[in-house]
Amino acid sequence: MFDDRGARSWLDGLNAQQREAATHPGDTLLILAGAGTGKTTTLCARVAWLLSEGVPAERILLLTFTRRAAREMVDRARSLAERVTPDAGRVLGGTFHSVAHRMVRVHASSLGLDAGFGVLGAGDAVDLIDFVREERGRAASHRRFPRAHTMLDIYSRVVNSQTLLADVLAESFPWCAEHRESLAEIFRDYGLRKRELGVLDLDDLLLYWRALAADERIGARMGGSFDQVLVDEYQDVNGLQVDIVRGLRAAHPGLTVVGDDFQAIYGFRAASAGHILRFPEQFPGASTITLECNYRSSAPILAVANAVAAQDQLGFPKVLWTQREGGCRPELVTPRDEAQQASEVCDRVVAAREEGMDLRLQAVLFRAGHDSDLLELELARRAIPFVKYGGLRYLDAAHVKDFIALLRLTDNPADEVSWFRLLQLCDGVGPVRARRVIEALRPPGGGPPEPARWADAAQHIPEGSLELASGLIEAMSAAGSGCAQPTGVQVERLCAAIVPMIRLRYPDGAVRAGDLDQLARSAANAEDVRHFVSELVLDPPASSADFAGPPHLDEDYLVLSTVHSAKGLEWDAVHLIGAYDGNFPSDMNAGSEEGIAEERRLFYVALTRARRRLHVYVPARYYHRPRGGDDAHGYGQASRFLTETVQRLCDATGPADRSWPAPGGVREDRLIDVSVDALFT
DNA sequence: CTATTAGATGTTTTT
DNA sequence: CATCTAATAG
Repeated sequence: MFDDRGARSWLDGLNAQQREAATHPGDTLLILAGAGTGKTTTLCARVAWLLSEGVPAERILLLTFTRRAAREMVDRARSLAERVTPDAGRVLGGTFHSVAHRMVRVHASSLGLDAGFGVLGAGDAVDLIDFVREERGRAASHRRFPRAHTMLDIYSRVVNSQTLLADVLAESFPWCAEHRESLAEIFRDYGLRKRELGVLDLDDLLLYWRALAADERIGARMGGSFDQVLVDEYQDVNGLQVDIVRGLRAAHPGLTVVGDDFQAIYGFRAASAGHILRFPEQFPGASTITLECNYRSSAPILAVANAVAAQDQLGFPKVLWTQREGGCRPELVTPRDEAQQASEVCDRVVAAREEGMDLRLQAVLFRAGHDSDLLELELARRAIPFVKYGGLRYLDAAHVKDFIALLRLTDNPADEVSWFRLLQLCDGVGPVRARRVIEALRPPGGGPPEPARWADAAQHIPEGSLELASGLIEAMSAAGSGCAQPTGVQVERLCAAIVPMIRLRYPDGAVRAGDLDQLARSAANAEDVRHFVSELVLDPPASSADFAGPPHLDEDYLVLSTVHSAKGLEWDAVHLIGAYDGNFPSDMNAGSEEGIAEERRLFYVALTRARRRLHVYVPARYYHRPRGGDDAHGYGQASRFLTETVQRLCDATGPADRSWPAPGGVREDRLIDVSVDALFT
């Protein structure tokens, strides 16, 4: 069928272990792949091998956990597989959530769902749950009542871990335990509301897919439609996802999972490394292959990573090694405070670039999104371009939510939550008037709002904003079901209708309007409006830069990222900032042994992203309120993961003692008064 | 009723 | 910084 050269070329460059894993003939395979050991390469090679063994492309399913990983893996697998078969594009793959979406759509009727159910993104779910709470009356708004975001976190935790609310509260949210009753009611209402609206949230997607997989008839058929299922990042699956995999494989062999228990960092989403550790028991007959040869990092960097990993006794024993010689030892920098930390990072980044290391080959990593606040200011000041991942999420921006509310309404006019949000865009309309309008939109006997009644309802809208509001409704009705226009045109029209309101509402309205234009343009090849929203929610742009137009996409930029978002990626130089105890490990997780262990794994993930240079920063003094007027600060201890053993493997750099300190590097605790007001009395 | 302001407050990580 | 509250002005 193919000549021998082409046929096995995907095995080129694999080492013995990788090759064994790629071509393992057994049905059930666990590949334990340490950081940087060529995990993705191996998995892709296995796909190619399976195809060459005659498995049809459309009978292979690739599952991952994050979008970034999914994209990379599916792309690589397909391009590699193209050497084997022209059908490679038919290999099915994506995140658990996106595949769940497809599966649930196919079987919607068996689940009592409308085939065109909508999908609620994280932000939408927060809005809905908040809406439900408001509806229950403000009585629940005692002080200390959890915020909408927190409520959703709790809910999600309950669903994903399949644990009783009371236990989840006691274990993970003790400060909310007193509100168990109210929360339970709100959560029940929330579920009811979702049914009424015909929407599923992200957790539901998994829940429904699991139900399908567990069903005797449907599950068997679904499992039977795949000869091979491959799961990446298996250390990050939770109980629901394990159930799905088991359901799919109940009657059909053909399962490969890849992962590294040392890199399990999604405990907060009810994931547990226990699943990968117990894989051999759960799937009897499974073979295990371990990859330990690291191709990414220099030996001194690996030594530090191994030393951190050795602090944890649990897990599969694994020590990374490399054949590469030389390389510099990691650097441990102890700046005076966070301001100096920022300038130290900039200094090193710039110096490395002058030595020829592009900015894109360097990254700054941190525990939490706001850890980079000061650094971002400093980078901007020095005109060093950067892109931040894991920071502000696109779908959280108010104007994007507004637009999505409009899109949802064109598809489903009964969606009260969207009405509520959209109406308040009008000048002079707050929560009260918005509710009145919604009531006026209902048919006499009660029921969901109907846009056809707008003429009546409009009297509740103040004169000044009536015109724009009516334009919006018009555009909405025109685009509604049965509209012959292509989706792209519909969405652009809706966008044009909402843009003037956005401009009026927000001080930086022009920027936001531009944002929406970009967004609307990306609807050009969407199937329909509903589809467009679902896709957007399941696969939103990672950073606003993805949309803000690639003005600097070709240019060189530094990457700023949370450690979570950095998983699976690598850079020549890595700067890990804020490595002081309380921040990393985070105080919030420092309470339990397992919490600390997870933070340690996260720390390990951060270290193992580096190829050639690794810099770890421990500011001696940090401010509790980064920009607060007060001087609340603490004196930081180095992260407990930087044990003496670890520190001995690093080169230490104290606070720089330059004759000319960096601008802003010197800061007194009091402000020097330069006011001239006294002159004008 | 809504808009505006001032002041307090917030426990991270992602699909 | 962003979001929420309370108090006040329009």
